[in-house]
Amino acid sequence: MPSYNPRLVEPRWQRYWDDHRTFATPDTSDKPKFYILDMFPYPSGAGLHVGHPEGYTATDILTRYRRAKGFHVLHPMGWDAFGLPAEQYAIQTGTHPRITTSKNVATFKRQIKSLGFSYDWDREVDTTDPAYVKWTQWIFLLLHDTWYDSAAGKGRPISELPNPAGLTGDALRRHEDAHRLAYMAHVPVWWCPALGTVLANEEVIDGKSERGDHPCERRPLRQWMLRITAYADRLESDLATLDWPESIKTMQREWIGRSEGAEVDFSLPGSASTIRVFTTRPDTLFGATYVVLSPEHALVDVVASSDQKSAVDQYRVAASRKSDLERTDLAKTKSGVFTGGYAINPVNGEKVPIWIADYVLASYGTGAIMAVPGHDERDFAFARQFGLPIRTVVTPNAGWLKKTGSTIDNLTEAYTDDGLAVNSGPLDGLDTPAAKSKIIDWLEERKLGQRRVNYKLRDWLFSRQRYWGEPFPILHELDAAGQPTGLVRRVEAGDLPVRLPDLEDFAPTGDPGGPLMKAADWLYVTIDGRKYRRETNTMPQWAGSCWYYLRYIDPKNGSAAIDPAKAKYWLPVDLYVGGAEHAVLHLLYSRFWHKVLFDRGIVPQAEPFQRLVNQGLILGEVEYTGFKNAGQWVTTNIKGEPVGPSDESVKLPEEDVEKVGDSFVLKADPAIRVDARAFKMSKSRGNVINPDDVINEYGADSLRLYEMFMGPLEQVKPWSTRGVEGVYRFLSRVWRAIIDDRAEAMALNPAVTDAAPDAETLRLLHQTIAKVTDDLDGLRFNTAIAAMMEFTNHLTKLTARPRSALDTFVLLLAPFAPHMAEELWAALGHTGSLAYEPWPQHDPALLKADTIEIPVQVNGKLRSKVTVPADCDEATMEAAARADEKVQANLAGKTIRKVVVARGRLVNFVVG
RNA sequence: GGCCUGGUGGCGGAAUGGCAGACGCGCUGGACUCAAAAUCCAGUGUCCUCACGGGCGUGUGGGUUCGAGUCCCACCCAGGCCA
Repeated sequence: MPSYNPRLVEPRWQRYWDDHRTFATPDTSDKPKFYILDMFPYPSGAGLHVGHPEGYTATDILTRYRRAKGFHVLHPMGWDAFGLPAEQYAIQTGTHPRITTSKNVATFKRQIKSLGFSYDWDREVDTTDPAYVKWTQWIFLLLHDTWYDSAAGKGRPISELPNPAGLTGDALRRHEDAHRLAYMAHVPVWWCPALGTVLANEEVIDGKSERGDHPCERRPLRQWMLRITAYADRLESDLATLDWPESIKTMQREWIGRSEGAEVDFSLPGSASTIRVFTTRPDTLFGATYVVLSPEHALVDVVASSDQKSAVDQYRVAASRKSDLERTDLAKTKSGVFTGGYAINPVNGEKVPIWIADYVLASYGTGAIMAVPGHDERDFAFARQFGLPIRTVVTPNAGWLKKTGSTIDNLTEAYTDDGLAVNSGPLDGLDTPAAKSKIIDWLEERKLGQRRVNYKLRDWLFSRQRYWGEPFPILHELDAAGQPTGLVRRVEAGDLPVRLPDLEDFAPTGDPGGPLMKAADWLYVTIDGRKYRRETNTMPQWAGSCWYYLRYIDPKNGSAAIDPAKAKYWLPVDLYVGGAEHAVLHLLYSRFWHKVLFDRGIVPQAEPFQRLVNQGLILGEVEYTGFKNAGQWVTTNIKGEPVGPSDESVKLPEEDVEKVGDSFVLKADPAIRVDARAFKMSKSRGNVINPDDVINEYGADSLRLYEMFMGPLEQVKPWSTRGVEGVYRFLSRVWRAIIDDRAEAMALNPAVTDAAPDAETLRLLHQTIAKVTDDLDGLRFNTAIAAMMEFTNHLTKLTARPRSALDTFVLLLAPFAPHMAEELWAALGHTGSLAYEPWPQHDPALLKADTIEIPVQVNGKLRSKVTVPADCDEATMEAAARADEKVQANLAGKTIRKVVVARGRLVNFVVG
């Protein structure tokens, strides 16, 4: 075989690895374990995207590297195969989602295999496989069987739930149901008529569905909820133990939204009820000039006076139509209505008006706030708009007063920073933390309030009204009339999985029960003479992905989700690589389930993913765009937007533009500035790169190498087909350095010799080993590849290429370009795969050169370079520098004030 | 508005506070070829200079330091997240 031909080499080795089960991972080993996990893909109909192989290549390289370093590595792959697109396709075509899904999985698997990743395919999981669904349902039942013991700070079996009132029968069952981590609730949720389903808050953006962009509305419906809020504090505090990017930790912290403050009770004159508010600034209580209830607050009807009733009711209807985002968006003007009622401020007995306003959300805190317009921006805006009093109770600093043109008695905007308390009775003169602490103690003594930690995190809306998801293993009890009693029965573990019924018609019913309502034969069950109706909601796509990393450890276990002994051996995941788009939801949900499993003794540690790395997005090729109006070119501004009207955008070939200053212009008319940028790949833009095409043309090794060479893994970077050609040329050079590309049959290049390498080659080889090893440990794939390129450039210059150096080099290259490496390894006379050959080690003694060239500066400017022995002392370096002609010329006639010598690095003369 | 990332040649990017631009792409010139492709060799930040050499250069403006792409302060721009 003469020249480099990946189309021959790659399938051959892929077959070899399959046939020899090279990457099968036994359950145990004497070696230290290492678990490297990819975020498994949703197998869409569009097939693999070049973004997928980015993370997958990085983890494959590390997997192969760790194996060579003597680790027992778990590296599996699977399919997150439930989800809306397959179901939408079913609605349109009648093709069962199972068929669509298995077809898509087959495509994804073929594509992933064609990249030569060293997954243990015996451990493949598919979230839609009944054998997997069984255990997803089992975990749901475990959540359902768990209550959170706040005192102990952990989840416990429902059988251990205290029953102080001695409840029995249905009353006890209702008591238990109210405490389970999985519970039902009537909650206002996003209902999307077009999709026929309820969506989670995070799946709705600006009132439209994230998938499909359909308008959504708020509706109260019965839903399954998961009590993730019980774990809020642990989900937050355990972040500190994780080796994750700070930015991701920050996002999770913000999502959890922990805030410390106090609950304070405002009494209602002439009523036994009190309004409980949550505030993070109890120190400003003396500045509370009104109280605001969310429109949904239960006490609105109690406090509203008869003459305000109709205005209040009207306002409530209007607010119910708005999303939380619309309600709280700062850019808009505030709205609200006076209820006619008053409340008593507990610290000073003052009577303050009660308003309702939609900027207060029922779901946050207590659904009621005390308004301190002097020190809260939203309250300030509201007070200004409705002419409510503004009182200063925290002294702003002088700088702020000057900047805003305020005085202490007349604020022009809210002062939200800390400061000394004023107009606050006993708090006067205290700084903010001290004032907070003192007033909370005061409130607690009088039972008017208490310290309270509040979270922004809400319980997790866990049900969907769709077909293609896991059925809930839950039966609703029916009474004699066939009506639900509100009590449920759990499907016995032995009867799992509850399988999806086969449906002909997948169309949404518009009924909040979902499409499963149509499965008449499936719907009703009779047990012990009692009739039940199955739960017709299904679980969201997150369910299967919450625990897949556990199933890989024990994928075939028919009697447990995971064998605890195996969990103990493999957990936690040592490295988890995936896109930052899962920074919050998937990772938070997964951590939550894991903690419940931990509390219930299923897994041995509290956190699943020890180290997390996010790969950056790959954008399309850079595009140059010019704009025309009525046939005439229009220039763009610095942001790349056309200045003035334009009716046409024109995609320009690269050769028509050039760079002038900071921007690109038309070569033909440099006065016309054009837009130059790379866009996110999308079907509509037509800039999607298909990995199959790249593999066909350049081979999988080139695709792998290019994606790693583009730049740092975490960074966003634009695709460049020319860049792929570049790494393909590099691989071809490696090939020709070792293989005789003119021979008819496979033969080594005549330059390959059994002689020992010369000193320089040996030094470069060991430098390369050291650099590649260090870069792999630091996930710096791009610079590791650059180092191998440098070594190759040296190799090709040699007329005698020592076989021993080639052997070592091929092992270094193997994790990156495994197919070529195997082929070269065989050509160099080895038998079998190199997958488990030990990783090369560098000899530090060989790294050093005899002499080094060091820069000589005068006043910090480079003036010359001198060559000195590598290990010489400072005095020798200085002497060598002084002896240099150019240095002497630069020093002539000047006084040397100081000489800085950094040993082995540089000499700097400071002259005056 | 807040937080996080980033800003270095024509492009992707490299640089423990110590020779800015490794490596790759592109481009220019040369070799090979009837020719082209492929390949190989040389050059390639910018300005001044025939040259030797020198000036200027890491988004902007300050600062620390013998020395700053790197550290500190302020600002501008882009992307992401939150509001």
